[in-house]
Amino acid sequence: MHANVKLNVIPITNQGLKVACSECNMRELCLPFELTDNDMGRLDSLIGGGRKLKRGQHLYRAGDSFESIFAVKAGFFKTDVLTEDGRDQVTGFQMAGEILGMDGIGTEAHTCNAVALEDSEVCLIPFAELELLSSKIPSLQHNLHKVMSREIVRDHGVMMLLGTMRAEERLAAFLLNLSQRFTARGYSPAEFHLRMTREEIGSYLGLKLETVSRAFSRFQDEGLISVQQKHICILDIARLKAVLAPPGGRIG
Amino acid sequence: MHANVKLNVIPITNQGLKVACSECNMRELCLPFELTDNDMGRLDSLIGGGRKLKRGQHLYRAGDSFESIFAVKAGFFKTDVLTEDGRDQVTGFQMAGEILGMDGIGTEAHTCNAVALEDSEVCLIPFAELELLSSKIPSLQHNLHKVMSREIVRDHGVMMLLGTMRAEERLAAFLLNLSQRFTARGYSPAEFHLRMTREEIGSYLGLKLETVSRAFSRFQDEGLISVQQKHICILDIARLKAVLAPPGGRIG
DNA sequence: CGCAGTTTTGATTCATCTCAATTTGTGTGG
DNA sequence: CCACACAAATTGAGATGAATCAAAACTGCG
Repeated sequence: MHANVKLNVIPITNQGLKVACSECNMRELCLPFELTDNDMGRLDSLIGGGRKLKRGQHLYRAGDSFESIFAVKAGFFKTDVLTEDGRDQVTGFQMAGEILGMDGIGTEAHTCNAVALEDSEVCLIPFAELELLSSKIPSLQHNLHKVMSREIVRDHGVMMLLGTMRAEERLAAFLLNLSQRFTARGYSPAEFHLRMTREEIGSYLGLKLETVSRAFSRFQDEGLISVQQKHICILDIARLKAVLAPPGGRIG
Repeated sequence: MHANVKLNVIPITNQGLKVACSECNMRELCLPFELTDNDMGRLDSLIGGGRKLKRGQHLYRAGDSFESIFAVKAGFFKTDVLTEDGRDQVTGFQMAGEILGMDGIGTEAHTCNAVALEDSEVCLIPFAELELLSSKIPSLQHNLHKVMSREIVRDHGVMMLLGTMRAEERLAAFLLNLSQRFTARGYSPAEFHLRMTREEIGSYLGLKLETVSRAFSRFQDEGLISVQQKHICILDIARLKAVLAPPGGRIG
């Protein structure tokens, strides 16, 4: 079970490629953040291999029994909540290094759906085993708490967005957030591909898809960005930020 | 420091009343849920006494360094996030048995403000010590994770509310949520006092205070509730629920 | 008892939704 | 490789729900 600790080779499992945390270029953004090599090896040993998903495939669905959390190794996901009466709210978009599935801990069952928006790969982290190991590795325990806490803080940011911002402010905040996360992963801050539809953006931002489309067009007309379907270029990041915090304050 | 473990008397600290978890009638809703008497005693021994707050007093402010989480022993709180440009979003209302402060774990500093909406009392739970103890008590560790996970799920519910619901639906959801939480604490499901202003409700629900007031009036006119300033009576809970999930679906 | 803060209510404006038509893009199979 | 069908995105016109502005009524605190 511990044979692959510190190995530099990448063993193949029946689920897919197994990549050790120590070999993963997302480790600084993920659960193993600042772990010693030895502790990282212990974490590796419980990670149950990877799992590959095709675009459109569900990683889990609301109601599925909760066993594991997932770290996105590559690709792009959305999570959404459905209600009986047909409401659908996208609660987040997740990219490499981000953790999925923590909504399931409290009830032993997932409460939302997670869907791959492009061909993707995740690490499967059995939660009971993670709790056991984190009780032995204080820094791992603390990292887990930090990840969960940051998710709470992120959610507060979304509430702020949904509760107080107008359509163009929401979209600007959304684009700036994506830009910042792509930057943290070594991609261009200014140029990227959206993996989600206008409707999914709209659901996340509490807007209709037409409103999202119009806001994109307005930004383009004003020279803030260029939009070509899903391809986005941020042309004037300063003015895009100013959409959020207009000079002189929001009232003045 | 550990002298009061398992004592049945209630020692006084300089901060306020110290009540053991085992003596607290909120224990079944709080961190000690399903802990053995012995483990509950160990949890007691790290809880740094209580703290009393007058109405309007801050429990913590955004930017305060993070040391502890807090369990509401009595009273009522709101949490809110402020942005530089003057936006203010109430992110939640907390009552007895609920945990405050978990937003601070990820950054070592609180990211929101917590304010007492009436004279209140909290238990102070030093987080570093809680992590240490929870690494020794698996059920405590799991309870902590459950509490954080439920907070994430609650936040998703608020996103759903803000992203997909109309004003009256939001207010109905809000009242039903309060009703359910009061019920869980042994209070009347139908009759209660709001501790927050219309403006705070509005901020939480992403509405202006006038809109909240109008929705209250409409509900009253239709015989769903009776409103007398902050005093609420739910007269027809079934029809109030129907505001959220109209018979025949939202579209039909 | 009076004043400040809170709440209610009304009239009007405005942002976003809705409905509808068109264009563009994508993937599939001949 | 092209054509077709389907999905996604854009754009316009009009409807609507909530915001805004404004004034009055109520409450409770000092």
